[in-house]
This record gives sequence, C-alpha cells and structure tokens, in this order.
Amino acid sequence: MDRFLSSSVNRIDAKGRVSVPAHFRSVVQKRGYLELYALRCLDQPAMDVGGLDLLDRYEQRIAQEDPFQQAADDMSFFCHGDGSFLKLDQDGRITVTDFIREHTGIGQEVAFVGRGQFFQIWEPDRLAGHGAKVRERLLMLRQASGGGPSR
Amino acid sequence: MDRFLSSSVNRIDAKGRVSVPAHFRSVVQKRGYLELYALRCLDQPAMDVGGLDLLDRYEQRIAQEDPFQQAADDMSFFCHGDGSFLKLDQDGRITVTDFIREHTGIGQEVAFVGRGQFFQIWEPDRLAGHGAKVRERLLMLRQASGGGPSR
DNA sequence: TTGACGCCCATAAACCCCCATGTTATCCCA
DNA sequence: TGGGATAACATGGGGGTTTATGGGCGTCAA
Repeated sequence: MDRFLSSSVNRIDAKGRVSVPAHFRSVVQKRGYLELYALRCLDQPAMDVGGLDLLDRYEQRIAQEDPFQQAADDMSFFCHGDGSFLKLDQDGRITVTDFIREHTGIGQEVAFVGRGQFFQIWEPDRLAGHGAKVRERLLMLRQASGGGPSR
Repeated sequence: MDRFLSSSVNRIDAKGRVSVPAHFRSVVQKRGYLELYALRCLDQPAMDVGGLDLLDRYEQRIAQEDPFQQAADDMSFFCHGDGSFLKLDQDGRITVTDFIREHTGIGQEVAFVGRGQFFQIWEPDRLAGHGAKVRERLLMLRQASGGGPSR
C-alpha cells in the first residue's frame, strides 16, 4: 500500500511530540520521503502533510502564471512561506510547533487523516465537526441528483 | 534541500543583529552564495533577500518594460540603487540597517519567510496581515475557477 | 575618540538521538 | 477455544548537540 488511508488520533507528549501512525510512516518510507512538509490549508483549520512532491504540483501551477503578477506572488507565498518542515525523529514522531497549533487549534491530541497522496492533521473535535458537514453535503448531493443507486 | 521554505521569527539584539534561521543558512551555503543581497520589494513592506542571481530576476522584470518609458528607469533605479548587501557574521547573523527598518517597519523582531529561490524579511505583524490577504485572494481565485488546484 | 563592525565566547532553550515502559494486537499451542 | 507468549506500537524521559541570543573586546575609519 502506498497511499495514506484511514485515520487515528494520537496524544502529544510533554515535549510536544506525537507519533505519526505506523501505517503512515511505512507509506512515507515507501515513497522515499526524506522529510515531510506541512502546508497550511486555505479554508480549513488543518495542515496538509506530504513529501516535497506536494510542492511540485504548486510550483508547476505557479510556472503557468506571469511571475511578476500578484497571483504568482500569492501562490509562492502560500506554498513556500505558509508551511513548515516536520522532521520525523527515529521513533517516528514529529514535533507540533506553535505555527501548527495556532492554525489548527491542536492542544493535547492530534488526529491524522489519510488523503491518498498526502495526509492531514487536525484537532480531533474540529475534525469531527468537519466530517459531519462533509457527510451532510454528500448526502444532499446524492438526494439532489435524484437518488442514484440504492442502499 | 536547496529551496528556501517555511518561516520563523527571530529577535534583534542590542547591536541590531538577528540570526538567520539555520535552515536558510544551510540553503545559502548549498547554493554557494558568498554574500546576500537585499532588495526592497516593489509593492510590499518587505525585503527580498538572496544571492546575486536575485538581480537577474529583477532585470528580467525590467526587460519587460519599454526602455523609453519612465517605468523601466524607475525600476532600474529602485533595484540597483535601493538594495544593500547583508553580510553573514560567523555566527550566522545579519545586521538590520536603518534602511531596512525604514522600508519594512521592523523594530525588535524579524520574520523570515521562505520563497523558494529567495527569502523575505518582514515586520511580523505586517506579515500576518499580508498573509491573511493572500489567503483571501487565493480562496477567491479558487472559487472563481470552480474548484481550483487543491482538492 | 567614538561608533560601527568583526571576531570571540557564554548560556539558555530547542531539538534530536537513544533507551525504557506500558498497552494493544497477533499468534501459537495446549 | 482459551490463555499465555510475542511482536508491534505509542508514549515517557535522560542526556548530548545544535541553535538563538547576549555580551566582551579589538580594529578600523570618520
């Protein structure tokens, strides 16, 4: 398996460290990531975490823009400046910085959520609230489209 | 890693010195920059800092302008005349000059922001305000394009 | 001589390596 | 099928190293 799947919650210790779920670590290794990079989500109190290939996508997008226009500058600011490195120590833990806590509201626990090519970290309660809203939207979408397959 | 990524805030000491984040220093060394050059941003209260190749970037920008117009002349004056060298001392610190303080509003603390090929220095509060505006613009961009790059 | 600047060192805090412990899940065998 | 052995994992903490920061001192130039 080489995709980030499933979710779990781990506790932050007195030094501010938290274990990355073992399954995610094995994906990290399989993909050959030497370091993890966390990007601040634009519209959610979460961080997107992945390898540096996470940035490649954004940089390709930026390359399409006129480098001297505001859009290119904004995009660069977002993907280069609004993130932080997450070093895995040799026990597979990362340190949760103030930068991350501020944006996510994370206190004592961290929820890890697989998203395929990357994963996210959330404050567990906020994740639960977000999950409820997502399910609601999906349900409305299905009803609006006239039912679809049963079940 | 050979790109300037992530951001952090450091304090200026009584002599006007501030530590460049260790990670940025290692990028500077990896890129072989013997000296850093700081340019006033055209449209933001920040300095762009990088190697001398930073000038290439500005010169490209100027090359886009009609050389008979005043804009090109102004830009040339701005970037060739309104920059300053930043020497790294052997503890990895730079001195924040009055010239920099005036343009950025920097007082006691400096925010370092990675921008890929270069980095920026900001007054922390102004950076926070700028970041909020950038995220707002990017969100609008995403909504306008009906989905956008991520998710 | 004074002030800006470079070089040096001291110290506290942050960070990372290593090992220990407890808990949970898995497996094996009676 | 139950129960104990085992392995995998999350978590806690000790201690060394790196980093940020503060300050002393000599040099050079105005």
